[in-house]
Amino acid sequence: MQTVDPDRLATWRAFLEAHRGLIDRLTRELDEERDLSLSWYDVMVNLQEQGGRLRMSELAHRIVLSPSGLSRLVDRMGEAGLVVREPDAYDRRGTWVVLTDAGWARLRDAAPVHIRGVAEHFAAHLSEDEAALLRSVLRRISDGLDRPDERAP
Amino acid sequence: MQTVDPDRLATWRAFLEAHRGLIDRLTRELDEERDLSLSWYDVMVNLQEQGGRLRMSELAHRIVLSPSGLSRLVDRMGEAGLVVREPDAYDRRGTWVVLTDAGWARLRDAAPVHIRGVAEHFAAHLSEDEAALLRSVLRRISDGLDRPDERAP
DNA sequence: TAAGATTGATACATCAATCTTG
DNA sequence: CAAGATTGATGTATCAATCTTA
Repeated sequence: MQTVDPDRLATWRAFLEAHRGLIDRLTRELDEERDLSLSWYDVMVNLQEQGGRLRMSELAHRIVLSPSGLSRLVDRMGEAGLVVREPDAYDRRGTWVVLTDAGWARLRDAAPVHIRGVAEHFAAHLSEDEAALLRSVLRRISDGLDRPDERAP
Repeated sequence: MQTVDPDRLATWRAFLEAHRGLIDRLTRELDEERDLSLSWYDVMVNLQEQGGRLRMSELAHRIVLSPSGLSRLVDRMGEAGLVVREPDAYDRRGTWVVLTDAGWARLRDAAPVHIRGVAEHFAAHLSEDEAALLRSVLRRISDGLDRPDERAP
């Protein structure tokens, strides 16, 4: 049977703890200071990066959410006036999610809080070399998950 | 306004992506091979480490779950026969969660799958030096979240 | 038939309110 | 009153089934 040596197990636990702590903190700061959830913020950032519009399926892929999960998320954000749905004129199975003016405004308002949080709670603790190494290790891990010899689906 | 330099932002995104990928994979393998969720596994591991019993409040703290969330989780695991509640004889406000024989058996059955996953998808990608550095960086981040000068609650 | 999206049933999380005991 | 735990209302995720269009 496989094992994990104690140092690497401790590293795994430190990874989980840091992630949990960071997400909790960023979530709380954004909620308290801008009354916005990290999921909503994430949707808006992804839309913004594509000029303000994305297909449902593409957006779901980017934020790593199930199609049904996104459908409901877009419902809620739509009720709040931050996005609207638009049918695709060429492939009528498809639907676009479009950031409204209110959505753009809300994103501009919230971004400084989130960016400050990432700077303060994450980036500030990394030297340039450490950031580079961390990035390389993390990418190796992500790439490994996609490789078929690593017990793929 | 604060900013995050592009390299550190890329590191932050790599961190989120790796975490998401790892959790998804470990969750799926445990579910498919042993029909068990990571939360249930986590509860049982924590109980095991304390000899099979913990107070509700202490367990909630360890797995980082709200008291109400744990109460319901223990309900569901109780229905499945993996744990039972026991009143505390000395402080009658308190309740113990106790791993049943079936719970121990279920944990023994599932552990190899989880350990294999951590070894294969995480630990295998880290040299000893990288593990040490990663651990130190991650702890620095977690510790930072607790320091009062870092925008604490 | 498959792709894109939504809906129904269900699982699981939180906060606020509540109950019991210290 | 405070601490430990549970319950009620609600938010948000998933899978399976379904609907429309390609």
